[in-house]
Amino acid sequence: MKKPTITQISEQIAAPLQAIASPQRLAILLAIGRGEACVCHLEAALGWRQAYISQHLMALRKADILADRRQGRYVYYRLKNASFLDLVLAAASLSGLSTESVSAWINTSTYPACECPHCAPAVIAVESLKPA
Amino acid sequence: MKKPTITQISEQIAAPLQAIASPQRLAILLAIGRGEACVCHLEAALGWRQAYISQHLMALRKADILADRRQGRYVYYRLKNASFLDLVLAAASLSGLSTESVSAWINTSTYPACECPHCAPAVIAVESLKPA
DNA sequence: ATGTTATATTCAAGAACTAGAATATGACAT
DNA sequence: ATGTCATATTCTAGTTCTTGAATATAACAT
Repeated sequence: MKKPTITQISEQIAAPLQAIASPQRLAILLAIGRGEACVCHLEAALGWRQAYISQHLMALRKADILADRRQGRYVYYRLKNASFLDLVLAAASLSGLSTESVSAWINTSTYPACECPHCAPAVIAVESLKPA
Repeated sequence: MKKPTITQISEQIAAPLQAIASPQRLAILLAIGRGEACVCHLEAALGWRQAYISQHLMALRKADILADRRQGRYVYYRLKNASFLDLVLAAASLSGLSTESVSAWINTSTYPACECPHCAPAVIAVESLKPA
């Protein structure tokens, strides 16, 4: 392939950065973390309206940063490439934030740790163990 | 200090990313690289007008990404923190670019390798060695 | 089929960003 | 002091981004 121009190079680098460089979408990436999250989890975690979250998820999907997986009524989002989270952490460090203060907000679980009634299988399981 | 909210965290992470996430400013960062560059060097390297470059430099300075040093009429810009370049390289890799294709555009010299007559001390020195 | 829940899309007003033009400043030479 | 060169700042029209509101779709239960 031909050697790309600096314009082509910088436009290509800018594409994912522009998708990520918004407080809202960074918060979403952190809330998804290295696991998965449904929209209702993000609603609970971030306190925003569903439509608003959906719009930002769409932007991240278009930028090829998120992948989605439908399971029944729920759609689970995850990072297509875990390195995106490393990029966020590097940016955090460059903006003077300690790793701990950021890590505290990263969803690390493989399965959704969602407060909403349908996304918390663990909680439901415990509930269902109660004597009738 | 108190544990910051996810909103505070993500706003702080977004600040440098927003400054970087523009093709123009990425091109400038690559053209500065790990060395220094005067505005006239950037004019030559990027082929843009001076005022336009200056505006983007101002944005990068406000975001605390660039430092400037005046020497005579010239102002030399450099990255305040070399890790910003690593961040750019990480983003490049995530956008599917090979390290080489990006590295080809990075100015690595410690001193400006500027095509314009005043910023090329090496070239001037050789010229001045010519017999009169 | 109808209703309900989870999520997606469209629309529009306002805010913010872009990029060109004109002008200003700062340093040096005469 | 004047001129010139390097760089910075201001202004502005055009464009893009944001975000709330309304509406649409998809899956499941009845």
